Amino acid sequence: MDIKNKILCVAERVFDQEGFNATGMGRLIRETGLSSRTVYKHVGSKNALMALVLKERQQRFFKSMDFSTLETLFDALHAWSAKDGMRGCLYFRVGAETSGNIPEIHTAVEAYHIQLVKALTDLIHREAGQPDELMTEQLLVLLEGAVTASTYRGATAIEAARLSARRLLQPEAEL
Amino acid sequence: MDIKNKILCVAERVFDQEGFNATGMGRLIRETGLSSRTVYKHVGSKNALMALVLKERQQRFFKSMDFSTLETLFDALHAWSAKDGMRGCLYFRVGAETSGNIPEIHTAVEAYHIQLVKALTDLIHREAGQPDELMTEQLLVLLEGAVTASTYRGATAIEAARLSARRLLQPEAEL
DNA sequence: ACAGGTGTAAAACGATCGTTTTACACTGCG
DNA sequence: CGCAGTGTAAAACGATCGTTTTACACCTGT
Repeated sequence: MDIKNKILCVAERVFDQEGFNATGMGRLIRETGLSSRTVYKHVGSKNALMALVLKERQQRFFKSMDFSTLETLFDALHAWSAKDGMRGCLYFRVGAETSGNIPEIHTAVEAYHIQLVKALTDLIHREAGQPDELMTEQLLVLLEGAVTASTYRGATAIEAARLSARRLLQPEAEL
Repeated sequence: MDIKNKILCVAERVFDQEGFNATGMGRLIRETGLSSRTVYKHVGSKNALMALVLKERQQRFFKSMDFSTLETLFDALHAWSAKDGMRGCLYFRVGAETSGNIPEIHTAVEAYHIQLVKALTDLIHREAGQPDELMTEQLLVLLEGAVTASTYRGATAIEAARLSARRLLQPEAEL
């Protein structure tokens, strides 16, 4: 079980840093220090490995994010980005690189999106006192924007998103 | 000159639909109907072709976007997304796929970002009556978020971003 | 008519891809 | 002891990658 985890760990790091298609299995084999035979015995194939990485990361991500309130959410996002580096959403990236052609990967990306939308829906429900689809969508846009923009604007983008998100909960002042 | 444009046109479409690394030169050669020799004579190399696509697209993008006001901007973004399809920002994607390792591509991505930030800075200056870095950053986040989120939420994400952007210009109502 | 440029068709280049195979060593368990 | 399982090391698989080359056909202008 430790071997599989080592493969997943190295693969996630290299996939994230270099891109999925740009990363050959040879690189992962070299960097894990394992033989190709062992790697393939444990993860099956590159596509399966990619899907495994996405699934494992999803669990870790949602364990790390604190969806209690808007503030805790942006705190957690800030911390995650600082530790993980800011290279944009891995799920969007793998989706773009594979364009939905690999079923196991497409499924993993979809699962992540579903859980994300659900977490935000619940958060908004809690903070606004009632469900609000528009507000949820706006928060989703702010999160995706913060993650994407932070790749070239830095953590500033996350704080800008946080400020915008605060406004979401304030009632509209009509003229 | 027409040949080069045909190559650029096909390349942009396939790169966008399938991803950069997932697209081989063979596919582009087949789909342009040209010989490999002609293709390489006109564009030099795959990396050079990618950079050319990005540069040409940048001109077309900023010609198509109307940065006059927030509303015209989101109208234009909506129209662009409807016509082009919603697969996320090509500049972010190429940056992630190449991780900044190819100078000509990294330069093209940077140039796009610079022009984008400048356009938004000017727009905010105009609409708010004075420069506002925070507001610019917030609008940038909304745009990036709209483009990214629309890949799996559809045009709804763009309209949600539009509504958030409107609020940016409204003065804060303090308690 | 001939030279130069521009195109095609197709083979070939070495490199690298994902994956499988062969051969061998070590371990723990019956 | 012996056998099954799990690991390494390294070669080999066919496919495909980006790119170059060879050979040939077609214009165009002096």
